[in-house]
Amino acid sequence: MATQVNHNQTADETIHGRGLRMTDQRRAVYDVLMGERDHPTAVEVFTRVRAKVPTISLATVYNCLDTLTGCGLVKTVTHEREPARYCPNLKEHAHFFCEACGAVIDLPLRTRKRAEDVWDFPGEFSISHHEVSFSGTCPKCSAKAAKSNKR
Amino acid sequence: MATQVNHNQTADETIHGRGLRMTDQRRAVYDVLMGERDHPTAVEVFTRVRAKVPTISLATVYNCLDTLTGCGLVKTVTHEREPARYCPNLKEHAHFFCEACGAVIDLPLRTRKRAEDVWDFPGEFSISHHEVSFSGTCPKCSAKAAKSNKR
DNA sequence: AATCTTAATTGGAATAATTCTTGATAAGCA
DNA sequence: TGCTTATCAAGAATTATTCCAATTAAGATT
Repeated sequence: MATQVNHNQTADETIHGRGLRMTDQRRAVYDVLMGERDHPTAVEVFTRVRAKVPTISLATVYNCLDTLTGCGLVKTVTHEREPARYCPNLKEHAHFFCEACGAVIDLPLRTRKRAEDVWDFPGEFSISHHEVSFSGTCPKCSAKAAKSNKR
Repeated sequence: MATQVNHNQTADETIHGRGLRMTDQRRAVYDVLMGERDHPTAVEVFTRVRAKVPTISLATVYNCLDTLTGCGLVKTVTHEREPARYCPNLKEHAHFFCEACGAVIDLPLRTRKRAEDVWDFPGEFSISHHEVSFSGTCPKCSAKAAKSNKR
C-alpha cells in the first residue's frame, strides 16, 4: 500500500489522521530526524533522542520509526547489508553513499522521467515504491584523493 | 573500486585473472546462479548446491558468493531488510519486487540515460555502483487481483 | 476529576542473516 | 614429492531487528 501524505498537514495531524497518538517519544524521534538531516541509523537516532527523553528505549525508537514510516512522514533508506537509515525528505530523490567517509547525500530529481520510459516493464506492473541509490566517492573525498595523488 | 569484467572471458579466466582458484564449490555456486536465473538468497543457493556438492557448507556458499561478486561475475541485490539475493545478469538492469508473490524480476534498460541528466549531483561525484529497485505487484498478481475484484 | 479503554512504552529475550575463527584440506608450483 | 598458500568446514559469535509480557500513559466518557 503506497503511503500518501498531505504536505499541508503537520506531522501531528498526519499521525492523528491515522487514529494514532503523537506521544513525546514519537515527536522526539521525528524532531531528531528533522533537526539534523543526515541519515541516522536507529541506534544513532536512539543516542540523539536520549538527550531529550532520557528514559526512551531502543525498542521504542524502532517502534516510532516504524509508525512514522507507516504514516509516510519518514522514509527508510537501505544500502547493502548496512543497518537501515532514516530520512525525512519526502521529495522524490535518490541517495549517494560515499564509500570513503560514509556520508549519505540526497540527490534531488532534476528531470521528471517516467520509469516506463527508462526501464522495460514486461507486462502490467503496478508500482508502489521505488528506490535509487548510487555509491562511490563524494566531492569532498574525491578532492582529497586528487590532492594526495598529486603529492 | 568498480568491478569490471571482460565479457569475452569465461568465469574461470576471470577468477584466475585475480589470482584465485576455480574450485568445485565456486563453480557449483556459479552454475546454480546461471542455471535458474531467479534471485536466490544464500540459503537457497546452499540447498540447491548441495544436490551437486553435498558436503558444501553454508559458510562456503557465503565465501563463494563473496568472491564471485568481488570478481564482478555476480551482483548482490538488496531489498529492504530482507536477506541478500544474488543475480548473474551483468547487463544494466533494475529489479522489481512483487509484494504479493515475492518474485524478483529483472527490468532491462530501455533508453540509456545518463544519471547526471536525471539526478542533480551537487559537485564532483565519482560513481562506482548504482542500484534501482521498484516494488509493487507483478503482472500475474495484478491480474489475479483484478479477477477477484470483479467477482 | 475519576474511571475506563486502548494504545504505547519498556526491558529483556528471541530471532535471523551474516561474519568470524580455527583447524583441516586441497591446489598449484618448485 | 614436498612446500606454500588458498580454500573449506563446522560451529561460535556478532549484530540488527523483532517479539513478548507487563507497565504506563492518552484520550474519551462519565
